[in-house]
Amino acid sequence: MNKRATITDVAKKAGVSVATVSRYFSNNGYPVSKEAGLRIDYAASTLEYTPNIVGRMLKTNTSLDIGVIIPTIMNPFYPDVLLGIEKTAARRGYQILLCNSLRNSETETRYIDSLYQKQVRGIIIASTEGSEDKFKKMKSKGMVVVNLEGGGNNDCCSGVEFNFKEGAKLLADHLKNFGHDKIAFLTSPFTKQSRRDILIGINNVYGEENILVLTDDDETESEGGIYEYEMGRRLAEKLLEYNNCPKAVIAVNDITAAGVIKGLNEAGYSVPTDFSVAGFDNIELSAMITPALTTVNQPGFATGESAANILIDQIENKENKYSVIEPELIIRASTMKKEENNEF
Amino acid sequence: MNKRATITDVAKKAGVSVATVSRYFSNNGYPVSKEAGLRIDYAASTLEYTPNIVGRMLKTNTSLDIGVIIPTIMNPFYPDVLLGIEKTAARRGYQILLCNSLRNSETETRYIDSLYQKQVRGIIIASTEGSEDKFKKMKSKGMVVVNLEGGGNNDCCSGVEFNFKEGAKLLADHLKNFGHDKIAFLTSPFTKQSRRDILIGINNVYGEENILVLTDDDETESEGGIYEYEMGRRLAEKLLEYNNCPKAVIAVNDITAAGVIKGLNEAGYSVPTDFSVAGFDNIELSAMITPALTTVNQPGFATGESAANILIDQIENKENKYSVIEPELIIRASTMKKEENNEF
DNA sequence: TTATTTATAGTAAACGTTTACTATAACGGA
DNA sequence: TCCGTTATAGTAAACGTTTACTATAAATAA
Repeated sequence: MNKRATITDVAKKAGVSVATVSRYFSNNGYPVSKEAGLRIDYAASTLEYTPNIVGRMLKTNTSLDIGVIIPTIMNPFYPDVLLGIEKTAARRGYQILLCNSLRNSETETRYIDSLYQKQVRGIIIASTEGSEDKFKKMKSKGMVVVNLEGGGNNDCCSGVEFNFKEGAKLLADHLKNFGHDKIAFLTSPFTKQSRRDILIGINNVYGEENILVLTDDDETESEGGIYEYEMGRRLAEKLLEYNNCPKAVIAVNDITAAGVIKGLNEAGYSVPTDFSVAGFDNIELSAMITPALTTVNQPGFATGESAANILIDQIENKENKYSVIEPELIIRASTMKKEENNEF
Repeated sequence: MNKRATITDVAKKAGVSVATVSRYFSNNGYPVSKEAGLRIDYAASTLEYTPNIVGRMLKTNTSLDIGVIIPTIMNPFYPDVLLGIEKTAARRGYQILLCNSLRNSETETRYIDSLYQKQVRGIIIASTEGSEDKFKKMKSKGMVVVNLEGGGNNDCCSGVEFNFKEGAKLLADHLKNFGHDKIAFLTSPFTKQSRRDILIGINNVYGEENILVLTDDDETESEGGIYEYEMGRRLAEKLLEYNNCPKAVIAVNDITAAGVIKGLNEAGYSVPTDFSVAGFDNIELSAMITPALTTVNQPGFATGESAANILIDQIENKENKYSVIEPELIIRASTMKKEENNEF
């Protein structure tokens, strides 16, 4: 393993100056003669030369990496987002540095600092709540930040936001049209705006008096995975403790909904015959369980694309933008018309 | 947003030389007096100085990034792996550049080249088959590569490999002990060593004459997600076309197994009463479907940890290693003793 | 014709670090 | 006492690029 060839080596071999070689490879419009180009090409390929991006970065004060900070890639919503980000980043010449904050504020800060030191120009972040100060600080240091969980309401950064209220409204309307006059909302605690928004959306259709809200007590909030599934089971048990409980339930997300169905089944009830249950997110799981889940599609890929485009636009010419992603109702098999004779 | 402070600014403000500041921040053992340290600290914090990693990289020819190339993060096995990699990378001071190759060889090559230009010292890769040449080339250029899909059998790189044969054997033994004397293996085409290994493992227990192997014709091989689920459904239909078909089935992975169960259900059969079906991987989904899947645990997180440690060890002192991850049988509800009276 | 632009190329100074040298003072051991 | 060590610090030359200048010839415009 011999040393890498540098621009100087190529210049020597091709019999031109380093400036010419540099111009040739960073095709920035400065003209290089056909003749010189050929010689450089030949020299470069025999030397296996390829530009050292670090040298370029130092000189030009640019970076082709963008940071992506998410709570955890285990949350099945994020792989989609990440793929969306990566696809558009790649198209525009960027690559992503992935950071899982695990919703731990210190970890998040450590990652932000590290990215800053690495001269990253922009970050896409799905942050813990109340990080506006951090965002402001980053901005004051010249970084551009795109907030994956909104940001339109504060002036600290651009963002892409999913319209949870409208999504919840779609679901609520659907259930109401099916004859369900009361509804239950089963959720983890209201520590995130998205959850509050879903409740608002349901409220808009049902009115507070017709909603039974059940939250999980377990304070160890853990994101994604089996935890939320178990929470769904627990919440289903809780629901059944109410006599004459609502026969329609909206769960805060698909995994929780899967748990709810499981809990209901275990208690001897069947979905959708006895209970209609709907989820939120439309992760792949939702089509794989029985019955397949009625849910709201939250398009992760599009979210990622949008975020990456906003970010890179700003890195490249400082135009600010904000985008909101609209929901779509996905009707599958877990919801059905309320039959009076199914009352128990 | 004013310009970032550099080491020179700090040196001036603290009244010391840049060398001293450099020594202070890259605590490499070179002594700096208490007195100077204090002055530097003060200067640095008022100037909000933080070392520019790019400058350091250029001078020291190091990188604190490692590349991770996987087929797609949508495959639910990889989030685990990624988290394992990231955790140990972070602990050892590294960060990861994520690349989804989508099992496209050109994309893969493009990513490798890009990482090389960014002076990344090592790559963890779950590659398309037959990339040994690529690996060798990378190695000859001084990169270290850890193959997530083995690599012990070829001399091109270190790797971490999952013991698929043993996993399949565990599953086969389990089913055999339950009285199933014939078995079906439902899989995507044998284009990956892991699939061939699973078959070998089953063979070791059942012998070829007692195995019915069904592969999917659909040539559009797509990884993870709903595709494999649908494949499972198709394969279940196919299985039912055989009269007196095996009542025990091993699917190539959990998602496929979920599809198989669905297909069987749709045809009016029940799992595990009529058919025992087992999966492979132990992704979270496997505990969330009904019946919960009997499967083989393939510990993604540990795989990631191991890969990252091997990689960084090699980056830092060139010691070569190879590690194999052992399977564990997870018995849940989708398999049961074969009851003769359940014959149909 | 002359003046102006365009195409092309080289020189050398950055960009923000690290580190090999060199230097000095203080200290400990003989 | 002298000498070898150790602690501490500064100077300046890299690391691999890009680019502002400067320069020249050729092409075009007037």
